[in-house]
Order: sequence, then structure tokens, then C-alpha cells
Amino acid sequence: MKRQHISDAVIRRLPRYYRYLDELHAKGVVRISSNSLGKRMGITASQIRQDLSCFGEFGQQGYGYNITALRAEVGHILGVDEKHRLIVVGAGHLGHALLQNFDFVSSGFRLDTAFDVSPALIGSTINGVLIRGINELEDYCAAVHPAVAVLTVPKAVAQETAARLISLGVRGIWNFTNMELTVESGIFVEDVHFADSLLTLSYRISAAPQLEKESS
Amino acid sequence: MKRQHISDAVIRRLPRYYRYLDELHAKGVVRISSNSLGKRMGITASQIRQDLSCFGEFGQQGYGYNITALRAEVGHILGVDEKHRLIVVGAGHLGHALLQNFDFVSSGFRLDTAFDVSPALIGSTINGVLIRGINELEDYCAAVHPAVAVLTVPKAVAQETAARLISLGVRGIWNFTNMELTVESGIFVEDVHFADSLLTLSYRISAAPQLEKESS
DNA sequence: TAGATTGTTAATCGATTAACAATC
DNA sequence: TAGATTGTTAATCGATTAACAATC
Repeated sequence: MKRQHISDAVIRRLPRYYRYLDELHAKGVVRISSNSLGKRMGITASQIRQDLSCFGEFGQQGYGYNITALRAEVGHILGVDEKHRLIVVGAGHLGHALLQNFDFVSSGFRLDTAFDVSPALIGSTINGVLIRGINELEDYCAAVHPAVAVLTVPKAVAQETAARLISLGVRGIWNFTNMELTVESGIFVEDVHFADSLLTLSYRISAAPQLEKESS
Repeated sequence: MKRQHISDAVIRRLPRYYRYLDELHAKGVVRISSNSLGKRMGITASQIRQDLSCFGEFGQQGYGYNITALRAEVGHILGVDEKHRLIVVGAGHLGHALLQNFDFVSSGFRLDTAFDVSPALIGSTINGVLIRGINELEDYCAAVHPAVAVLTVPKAVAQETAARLISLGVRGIWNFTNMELTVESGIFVEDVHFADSLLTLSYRISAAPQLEKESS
């Protein structure tokens, strides 16, 4: 294992490894080789071994990888066992949908509170999560020190809300606002750009038939 | 302009170009050089010119790019002017949130219908979109021929629903089910893996302080 | 015209894949 | 032991950046 910079490409593959290992683990499979995992995932065995070698030596020659152990290792690398505190800021349709559908716990986060401005929502509970007024944000953060905030507020207040969260000690923002946020170094923003995602699909279905025409 | 294979890296940058150009266009800015656009976006001017050159020659020496024209070109490349038909399959919390918040029209799609199994939802309207029973899917597709389906159904029925949609002529699936779908070639799946996205954030906030400790 | 900026070719950099000695 | 498979080094491939002639 070489102590080195971990590239973004490697980091973005880790959750996928974790997902596959979790599934194999749930199925009760005990061991797997880089070769057969690669076949399942549609990537090369070399890439898997190369990626894992950034973090340690988790396999055994002639045997492969123990799934339970490797799953735990990858989970540890991703930080799922750190049980970071998380808050949802903005409990509109999207925030509501995430609170209802998304399993924050199995991604290694703890949450008990969402924030919103709407008096109609404040005091109610979604999937066991209490909705508080945004004016309680300062007190809550001072007490609980959430590490991550899910930003599902309207675009117009995205940047100011992000700055406010960062000033309260939040270090990671899961950004659904379709705005590119400006943040200081040491703060991490993970964007979920719905429009960008859908547009790549638009490109592919638009470009594909053209390619057919060209080759005919 | 070289007729060539367009790499995934280039395709994924196109929507971001489009977003920036759209914003500049809305502000009324007339022209921009690859250099100043690159500064704004945090990428090199070379990369912008290289990317655009995959599709044509849109600039002018000594001047740069006309924003209105380039925005239209990039939009055209992405297929936003094709007004593809789109349906939403699954009108639960997430489907509902997308129907309420997401501007399908400005991404170049037309939609009038979502499908669900819940009798409580069927017949109602969300943001002008009618919710029909999933049993009407065949008739609707035969009549309208949607090119893209937004898949927001429960994980358990994701694969079978995808297969059904493909058999009805859908060529692109915007997949929110957190399942990796198996599809034939010529069909495009764009995954929105919430868990993968959040886990990269978990990694970064977990790894960052460790790096600090190491260097101290 | 002179300055600016393109599109493209060449150089560099980084990521992926292949190969293989080590060893379970 | 013999076969399998690792971790790592080397080779290849592709993507990014730099350089520059062309030209508006």
C-alpha cells in the first residue's frame, strides 16, 4: 500500500463497490475474487485490485477477498461507521421525498431533524424526523454539531443558506439546488444536478439515431 | 472538426456548458472567450475549445464565441430542441417531487402524463400532469411513443418495469431506483444513485481530518 | 494594422490495463 | 504440492493541457 493522493475516479467507484459487496454479503456469499467481482460489475479485475490497493491489502493470494471483511473495510473507508450527524434543510417536496424514501442510516448518517420556514410544516414529523423552524438552526447546530446538511431549499436562498450552515460548523453539503455553491476550502459540496443528468440522456437518445444514419 | 467518438467525459461537461451559457445569455452578455468562460467554470480554455471542436467550429478568431449562438448550438447538440416525449412512471414522493420542482420543459422534454398503481392518485393532476393507472401504459405508449421514462417506482419492480417500458419503445430511462438495470444495447440508462453520491461526501468529510492528522 | 483568440496539433499527464513474481 | 489469486510494477491508452499557425 502506497500512501498517496486518491483520485476522484477511485473515490466515485468506492460506493459502487460497497453496494455490490453489500448485496453479496446479504446473499450470504463468503468470498469473491477480483476477477469474478469485475465480471459482475463490468470492470476489470486489475482496476479493482488497483483501487483497493490505495487503501490497504484486503485480499489473500489464491483465495480472493472475504466479502464480510472487505465490505466492512470499504464501509470504513467511506466513513459509514462514523455515524455522522446530518440535517435536512428545506422540507419541501424534494426534502420530503428524501426523508420518506432515502435510507440515511444505511449510508452511515444519523438524523432527527429537518428545518423549514413554513409554519404549516413546523412541528410535524416525517418518517420520525421532526421539522423545526429555520430560526432554531443556530441553537440546534450549537448543541448537535451536524457534519452534513442536505440542501433542498429554493435556488434563491441556496448560497446564503450554505454560508450560514458552514458558519455553524457544517463541513459537507449535499446540494440539490442546481446552483454551484461557492465555499471555502475544507468544505465539501456534492452536487446532485438533476438537469445535467437528464441532459446527458437527452444527448444520447438524440445522438444515437444520427450515428446510425451516418453509418448507413 | 474531426468526426470521432465522443468520450463520456466530454458528454458530461456539455450540460454544464449549457447551464453557464444559459445564465450568461439571461444576463444579456453578448460574447465570451474560452479563456474567460474557463475562468468562470474553473476549467482550462484549452479544454473548452477541445470539447467544442468535437462538434463544430462555433467561435471566431480574435472575438471568441457569440453567447446566443453557442448556447443554441450546445442546446442543439444536447437535443433540447427535439422536444422528446417523456413520461414519469411512479408518482410516489420522489416522482411527485420531480413533477412539482423539476423543469422538464427547459431540459427540452414534453410531458403530460405520469403513471402509478395507487387508486388514490389516479385521475389527479400534479403541476398540470395527469396521473393515469399503470394499466393504461400500453395504450398511451402506442399513441404517444414517449422516448424517455423517469423511473421512480419501488426497487422491487424496477427491472420488470424497465423491460416493459423498453418493449413499448422507450429508448432512455432516467433511473432513480438505485438498482442497476439490465438493458439491451441501443437503450440508454442514466442512473441517479443518491446513496453513491452521499457516500462520496461521507468519504470526503471522514478522510479530510485524517489527512490533517497525518501531516501534523 | 495590431491584438486577440480561435481550432488543431503536439506534449504531458493521469488513469486503466496487462503482466508477473510472490505466496496462500 | 499445484492452482489460484493477490499486490504491484510496467505498458498502454486516453484525456487534459500547452503551443502556435491561422485569421478575424
